[in-house]
Amino acid sequence: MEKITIGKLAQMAGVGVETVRFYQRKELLREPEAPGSVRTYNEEDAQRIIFIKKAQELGFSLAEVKGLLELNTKPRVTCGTVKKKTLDKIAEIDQKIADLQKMKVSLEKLSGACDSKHDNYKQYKVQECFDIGLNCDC
Amino acid sequence: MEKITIGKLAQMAGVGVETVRFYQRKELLREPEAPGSVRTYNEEDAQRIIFIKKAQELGFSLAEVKGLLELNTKPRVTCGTVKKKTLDKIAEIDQKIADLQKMKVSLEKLSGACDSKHDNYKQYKVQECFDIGLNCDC
DNA sequence: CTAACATCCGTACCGCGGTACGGAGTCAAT
DNA sequence: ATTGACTCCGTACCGCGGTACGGATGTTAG
Repeated sequence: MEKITIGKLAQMAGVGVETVRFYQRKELLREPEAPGSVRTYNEEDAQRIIFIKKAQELGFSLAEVKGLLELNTKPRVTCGTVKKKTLDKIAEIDQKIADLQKMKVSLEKLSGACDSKHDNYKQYKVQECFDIGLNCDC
Repeated sequence: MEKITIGKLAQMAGVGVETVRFYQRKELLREPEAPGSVRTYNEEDAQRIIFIKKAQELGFSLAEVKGLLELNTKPRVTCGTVKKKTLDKIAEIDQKIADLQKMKVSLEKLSGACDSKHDNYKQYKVQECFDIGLNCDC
């Protein structure tokens, strides 16, 4: 079990050393205490960074990621509050999944249009998947 | 059928006028020609902006959104090429959906832990949903 | 012990995605 | 024909999420 320094940690998580330090400044990641010395990390720190990167790719800002990570770790917050916030986040995620599925259906239509012999795929509008009644106020 | 000016367009799409102009500079949105006068837009333009905003929320950069919108609209690109790129994008979307589902499962576990009488929900790590064999190289 | 290399820490800078501003032109209503 | 609201266009600036730099200190291999 070798010591995990910041360089090793960054490598494990697939980010740069400067990014690790940046996340610490933003309080997204703990700073292991090691006064006047080199700090050592653990696998959970790496896992946390990986979570941050994944969540970012899914459209969450760092502030939102922080909220996700702190859902149940802030002191003096009741179980009920945690549960409510968690259910809200789940609803957000469901919305993202639904939107991604709409995009997917749209792209599948385009893919299908490519198969047809009519060469009409140039007319297809990928964007139309979010066609939400624009007529309502114009 | 009233004329849609840039202000009306922005309102329809839920963005600011400056954002519309910014998207035009980035060639994400056409600039309707109207030499020495005020330009008029249509509902497809609004739809396009809405697509851009949605795709952004789903973790796509403006460059990626541009790629999505241009999948089948560039001249001199064969049907086969379009199809291949489209299938690649569908795979990307599937990956995002899978990751979101992992996050969702993790949050559902946290929600469940809140229900138990043991008050052990404080120990739960939301981040563990992406626990991908870190042991492999350390 | 010392050379080589990593960490620590502060500060400066960068690209992305807008946002603000200001002066000139356009347009519709009075 | 003037007023007021909107558009056009260029340029400057902003917050976010890093990235780069550089000098001091710590660590380790020979």
